[in-house]
Formats: sequence, structure tokens, C-alpha cells
Amino acid sequence: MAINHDEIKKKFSENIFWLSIPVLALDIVIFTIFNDKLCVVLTTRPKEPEKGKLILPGWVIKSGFSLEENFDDILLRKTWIDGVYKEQLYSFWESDRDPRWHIVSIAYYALVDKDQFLKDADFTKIQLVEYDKLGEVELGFDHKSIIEYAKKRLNWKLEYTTIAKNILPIKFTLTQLQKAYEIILGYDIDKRNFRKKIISLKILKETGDLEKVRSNMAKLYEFSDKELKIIGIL
Amino acid sequence: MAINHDEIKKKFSENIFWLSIPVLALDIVIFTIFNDKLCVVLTTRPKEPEKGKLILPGWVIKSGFSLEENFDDILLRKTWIDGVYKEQLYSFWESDRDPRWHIVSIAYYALVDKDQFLKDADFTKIQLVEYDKLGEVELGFDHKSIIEYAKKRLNWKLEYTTIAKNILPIKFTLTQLQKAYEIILGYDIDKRNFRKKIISLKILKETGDLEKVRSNMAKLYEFSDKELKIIGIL
DNA sequence: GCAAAAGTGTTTGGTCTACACCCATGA
DNA sequence: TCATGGGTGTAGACCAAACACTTTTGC
Repeated sequence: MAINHDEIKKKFSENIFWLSIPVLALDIVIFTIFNDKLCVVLTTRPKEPEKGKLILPGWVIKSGFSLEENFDDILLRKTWIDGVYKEQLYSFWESDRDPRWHIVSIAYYALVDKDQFLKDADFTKIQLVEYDKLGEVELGFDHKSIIEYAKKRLNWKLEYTTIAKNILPIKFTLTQLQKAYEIILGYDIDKRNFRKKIISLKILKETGDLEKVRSNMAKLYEFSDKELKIIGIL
Repeated sequence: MAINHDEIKKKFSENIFWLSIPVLALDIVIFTIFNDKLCVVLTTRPKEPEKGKLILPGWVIKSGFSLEENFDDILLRKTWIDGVYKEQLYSFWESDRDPRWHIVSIAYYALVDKDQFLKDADFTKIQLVEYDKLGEVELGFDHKSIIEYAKKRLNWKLEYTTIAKNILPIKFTLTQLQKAYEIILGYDIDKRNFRKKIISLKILKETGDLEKVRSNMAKLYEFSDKELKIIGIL
């Protein structure tokens, strides 16, 4: 990769650098399950253009810090959430965001358990919007399509990996797990088949603890592997 | 996404802008099958740092053109290849590439049929390296890990989509198709099962043409759908 | 006549799907 | 006593994997 340093320096000196290369931003699609609905964390755009519309938490990427570090920094400053599962999604060309320069947005998506989210989140800065009701709100820039892209990836990851653990508490019942799948994927799953399949995959281990659910005691499980495993779940 | 224009402008005026945001580059992993081997297109880094090492074709992204347009431009200028199947792979933080600024590389991978490749490519600028022999050459920057990442994605796409058409000529025999799968995936496939499966998926149609292969006549097929289809192949 | 590649079916084992009832207990 | 959710097994359909021989013709 040959970078023409001289040309870039020349453009600097002419103060037109900001026209010749795009600015890099990082936007985050944070999913959580709240009130049995899949929700997305959004914030309100404070200034023109698109002032007042809902947008994804994001910011300009700073040099000197890796993408991961930029992610953590943006997440913390924008939402006060700390330490979530994250994955890079795609880089989008957002040419219309600002007339003065072009922006490339590196989009990430993140999953967070509701309880951790409620504990940490700063609701003066952010709000939760149900995924199924995104059509009813006004989203800024092309953030709607970024969220839809993230949702597709999430669906796929649910079906083929153990990613579900990142949207659940550490210990959970099989019914909770199944419900998370049904909420996100949007269809019902047969209870017996689901349990048989999950158990046969040996991705969970019993914690030994029980939780009282209404009247019965339900076994609490946890994922036996800390790492994400690629394995056909459904 | 709140961009702090004032802050950025201030940094411009101080001429330290190039320290505060990273430069965006685009690198391309081009795969083709040559001599029954999966190969990658590489070029030689012409200057320091990493001078003389093999690197992926790439260049700094220009504002004013979309990522796609930047891709086409870089591909054409660097290899003289025109019009290939491409897909965005991942964005990598390449902090060590140049001490003076940080680079984010948006990596793409591309597939090209050998014949189109040979017709177009400018071999004074590029060369082919067998994927399995990448360990024997010196690759610059972190391009080895980018290529490995691309290979994983390619494997997955082969198994679950009709992407194979982009590395084959338009018309091909079932044996050619099977061979492409074996070369890329790296293991043998049962001929009868492969044919049964492929035919049952109805992703191919007979062209009516035959090709003389040694002594027998083999039916030539083509993909019936122009678009990439997501469907479990293997 | 032999090497090389095309083409073609069947059996078997495993996996997925559909489906229904009992139990415990809090209200 | 009833509403709620936990927990369990089986039969049939479908799919994947293993496996071998005949045909053609260039050399």
C-alpha cells in the first residue's frame, strides 16, 4: 500500500485535506431484551443536520487508539455502559451526513443483558426503542439500514453460535433461553425439541442452583464455554 | 452522531489534523484458481516502510467517491482487472503501518475467474501466490491475517451460498464445479453425493452445450440465478 | 488395451419435526 | 380448584454419507 505522503502533506498545507479523505466515525447498535421485546439503544442528535432525530450512539474515531479502544470510549461516554459483547459489523459510506465532508462509519453491534444495562445506563443520554417499532420513529442518517443489517447478523449468530449468552444473565433457565430465541427470531419454537437440541450440544452446564418460577423450581444453567462457539443451534 | 466540527476545524488550523484522525485505506484480497490451486493476487511494496515485501493491492480512500467506486478505481489502477465479484470483509486498525499516522484499512475480497484474470491482469504490477504457500513469502503489514480472514469468509460462503459462480467461467461442468470446491475447501467430496445435492438445489441449469473432456462429452451448466443465493450447499 | 474422466442408485444411520400429558404450587 | 410454568418421550419423515461399476475414446 503506497501512501503518497508528499501529496497528502501538500494538501494539508493548502488546508484542503478535509476534502480529500473521508472522516471515520464509529456507530454502535446496542441490542438488549427489555419487557420481552428486542430493543435498540438510541440517542437524540443534538445538532444540525438531522437535529432532533434518533440516531445510534457514535462519534468520530480518534487516532492513537485502536478501534476497540475507540469503541469502549464511545460506549462509555455516550451511554455510560461498560464492557459488553461487541462485534464489528460493516463499514458504511455515509456521504450525505454532512455537506462539508464525507464520512465512513464503522458500525459495531453489541449485546447487553437487561440487568447490566439498567444498572449502568444513563437514561438522560439514551433511550430504548423496540426493534419492531423502529418504523414509528424518525431515525437520522442511514441508521435504520445499519440497524437492520445488525439485526440480520444477530439472527444468523443466534442460529449458528452461542452468542445468546451475551444477552442473558450468567445463570438462566432453559425457558429464558428459549424465550430469548423466540423474541429475537420472531417465531415460536417447540419446547421439547429446543431443550433436546440444546442439551445434546453440550454448550450448557447445570449450575446446581434452582430458581422458583411461579410455583415450580427451574434448573439454572450457564454456558460452559467462555468463548463464542460456532455450532448449529437451530 | 455528533461531530465536533469546531474542534476539527481548530485542529486543521493548527495543522495537527493528520495526527488526530486516522487515514482510511482500502486493501483487496483477490482470489482466483490457477493451475488447480487457490491463489491470491499480490503486489510489491515500492517504498518504506516494508519496502520490497509482498502486500495486497490497495490505496488510500478518496473522499467524493463511494467505497465501491474507490474499490473499482484501486482495482483498475493496481491490477488492470475490471469488474469482479467483491464483498467487504472487515476494517482493520493498522497502527504500525506508518509511524506518522494511523491507518484504518477497509479490506475487501474479490473473486475472479482465471480466464478473465489472465486476459486483463497486468503482470508487471502484480503476481499470483498460491494460498497454501503464503507461509513461504514475506508479507508486509498485517496482510497475512487479512488474507486468512478472507479465506475463512470464502470457505463459509462456498458452503452456504452460490458464490462459486464468481470464480468459475460462465459455463462449466459439474466436475469443474466440484473441483473448485475441493481446491478451496481442501478436502475431497464424493462425486455422486455432490452431483445429487447440487442438482436437487436447482441452482444450476443445463446450457444444452457439451464439452469434450478427454474422451467423453460433459454437460455444461450455468447458474440459473444471477444474484447470490443463500442456501446450504454442503 | 489401458488410462482418464463422465455418469449413475441404493442402503443405512442419524437428525429434525410434530405432537400431549403430568406435576408442583401460589392465588 | 384452577391457572401457570417446568419437565419429559416417541414415531415418522427427511437428509446425509458411504459405497462401485459402466461407458467413451484418445493415446
